[in-house]
Amino acid sequence: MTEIDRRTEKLTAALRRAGVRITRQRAALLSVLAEADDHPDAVDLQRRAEEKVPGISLSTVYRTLTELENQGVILRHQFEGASARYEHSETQHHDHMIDVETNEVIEFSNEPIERLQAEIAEAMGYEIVHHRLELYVRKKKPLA
Amino acid sequence: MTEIDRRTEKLTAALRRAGVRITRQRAALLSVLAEADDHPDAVDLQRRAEEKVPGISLSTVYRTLTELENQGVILRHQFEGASARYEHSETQHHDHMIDVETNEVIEFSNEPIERLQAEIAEAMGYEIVHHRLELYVRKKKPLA
DNA sequence: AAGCGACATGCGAATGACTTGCAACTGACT
DNA sequence: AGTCAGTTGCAAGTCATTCGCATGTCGCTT
Repeated sequence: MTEIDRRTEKLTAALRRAGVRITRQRAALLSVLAEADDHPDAVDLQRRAEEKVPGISLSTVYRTLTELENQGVILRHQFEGASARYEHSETQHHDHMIDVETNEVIEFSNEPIERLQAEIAEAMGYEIVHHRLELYVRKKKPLA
Repeated sequence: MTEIDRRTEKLTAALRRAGVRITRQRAALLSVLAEADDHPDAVDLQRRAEEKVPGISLSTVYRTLTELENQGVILRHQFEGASARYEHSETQHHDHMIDVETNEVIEFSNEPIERLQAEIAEAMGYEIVHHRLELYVRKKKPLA
């Protein structure tokens, strides 16, 4: 509970920093984002926000998400063949595994891979701005 | 030259295998794909194909690309904030670095990373269907 | 507490990248 | 050469997301 409040605070602060007003609809969206521990898309977020406060348009959801992303407090992921999904950036950096059968998103992180990526870029005279590593997977059938 | 012809053959064979006809427009598109050593998008491909044979619609380009992708002879990449780009799958498996300033695509491959990915999936009870690793990079400024 | 100006909202229209319906063609097998 | 299912181009349709604009409202001022 208090953890979620803290996240909501952080998101709110980010919007204030961006110099925008905290309206009824934005407040609702922020708390929805703070509570989410999955990877909802814009429509999911709208639906959840409307449960708190009726009347939030998709336009507003998108506009606010864009602002939050610019402020770096949420992350937007564009997985294959699906609309963008969002998550607050409170978590540590991680990559994603997507179960191609259920669409479930599983997070993971691996330090050696991160290091190798940096080395590869470095060796070619580049620095990484950001990267994207997605494993599209399927649950292994248990051996009969 | 002969290398490109061989690739064209392979693409043509894939279409035949799919049970479709090799029309004038498809033949043009196939040779364009075989020649390309970059990562053109659908519009680039249409433009290049029209230089060989006038009159190829974008619909046909898309339809044929879809078929080729289904047959596994070309790869489709959806990089951030851009339309899909294609390449023939004659090359060895590789991942991509995208220069965020020039949009240039640089290929690379790294065996240790591949191995680590497989291990991660394995450890969580999954098998990888396919994966995507993209490094969005910027050229390092030479030290003054 | 009413006034105000700037920023926000919601709606519908616009966008961009594809995809699809359909009537007019055309490969390729007979 | 004949046939006809597979193709093509064009226009219209999708889908996710963005934008224009008239109306609404936040939050500071008097």
